[in-house]
Amino acid sequence: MRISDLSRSTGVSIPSIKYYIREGVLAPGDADGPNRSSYGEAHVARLRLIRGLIEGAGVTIAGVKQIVAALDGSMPLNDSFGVAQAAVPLAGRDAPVDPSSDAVERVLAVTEGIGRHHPAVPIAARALDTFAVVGEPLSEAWLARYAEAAAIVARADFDELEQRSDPVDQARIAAVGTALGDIVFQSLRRIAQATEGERRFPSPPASSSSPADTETAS
Amino acid sequence: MRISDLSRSTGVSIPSIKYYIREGVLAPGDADGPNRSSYGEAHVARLRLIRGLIEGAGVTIAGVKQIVAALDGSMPLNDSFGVAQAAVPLAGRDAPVDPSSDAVERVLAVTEGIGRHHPAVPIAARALDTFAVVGEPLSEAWLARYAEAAAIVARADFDELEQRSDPVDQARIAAVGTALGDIVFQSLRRIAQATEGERRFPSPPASSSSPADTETAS
DNA sequence: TGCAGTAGACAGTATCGCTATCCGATAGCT
DNA sequence: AGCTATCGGATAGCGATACTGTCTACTGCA
Repeated sequence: MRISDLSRSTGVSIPSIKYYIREGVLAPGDADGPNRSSYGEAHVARLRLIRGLIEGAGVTIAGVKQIVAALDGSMPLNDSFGVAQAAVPLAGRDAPVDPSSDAVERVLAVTEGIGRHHPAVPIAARALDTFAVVGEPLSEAWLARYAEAAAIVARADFDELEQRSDPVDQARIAAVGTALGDIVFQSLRRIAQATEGERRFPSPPASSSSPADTETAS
Repeated sequence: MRISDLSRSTGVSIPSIKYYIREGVLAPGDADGPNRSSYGEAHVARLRLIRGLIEGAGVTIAGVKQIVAALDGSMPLNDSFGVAQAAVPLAGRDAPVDPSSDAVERVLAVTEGIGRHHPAVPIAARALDTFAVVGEPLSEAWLARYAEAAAIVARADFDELEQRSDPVDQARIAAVGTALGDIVFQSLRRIAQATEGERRFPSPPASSSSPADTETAS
């Protein structure tokens, strides 16, 4: 399979494919000669993964590089999760502002064990601070329910993981699951918000004001 | 308060403040003269909100513009959620690929009511497709638990909302809560993954391999 | 009177994810 | 053997985003 076939069967342009190879997220083709390479199904699959992560989960090329490195060199399970966690853009990871210690306390109040030292703690705390700045500090109950939901999701992630026996499969699930799980959850949250909103504030028989319709905004 | 004071008390550079004013997300100062304006506490608060949304939640300037418009002109509650939902970058919103009908079915299977027509449905479905492409389709149980967690979060959001009586407060909570709730949840999910991972695969007394440590990757 | 500070306009910068073009080589057809 | 489409590889450019820097004209205050 030549590069043009690879391009045709994945919908990714040839320059983009070359770019991915250059960036090291896609393996070069097997060189049949000085300027003749052939690509296989592995390339098709990898390319689909790359596009899925970039388009579907907003992962950067640098993040994809880390994830595929985790897939290629099989690594301990916990580390796979860790790599994906570091690679997936948790918005706000590099804000320069320190969270208030009060907010950190609130996060730690719903957190146990090793999680207390997780780098996401200050990120969550900073988000709580931003809430407070807007003038509406959030209740403990709200945060506790978020933590409960997060625990459900984390258990689902690990249960899914344990259904696979091959450590390579597990690493893949961990890496990709962290990235795509975020967006699945965000989507379901928005859907649930719409459902719950409709339940609590049934809209008149009218037509034009469902949350869905605002998507048209630029 | 002059622009330099505003800059000093928020940590935002003067050119950035001018930029925000230019982009319409921050009100100009009250003009005392042709080149003399004064700024108040409202400007400080708004600026902190802007930085919080941009740095903390990854919202774009265009998204911030929509959110602050929702805050300034008070609008119906459902629409506030809708605006925030449209403004907050749900990664993968504009991927060109259609989801498989099978994936859409799976999402709809855990969705009810008005949510079935929500624009996030195809986004979630596309994420499921990407999972499948990597070779690891996810179980129904996994998705069902995600949906359960999303419902918990959505109910928490609305409960929080209903604690405020002022519709303006409600709009603010809805808009900001959608944006920042995403990142609070993502953070808590990562923390919960670390906790759950430690519970299921206790690491040896060693030191260097907690998921947290991988954050150092570029 | 002098100068720090201001508003406003506009051009420049850095990063990201491509995309376009050029080059020399060559496979495959005639 | 000759021709041409395509190839790999390299390098430069593009468009969007979020600033940042510079310039100008002006003005309040010491």
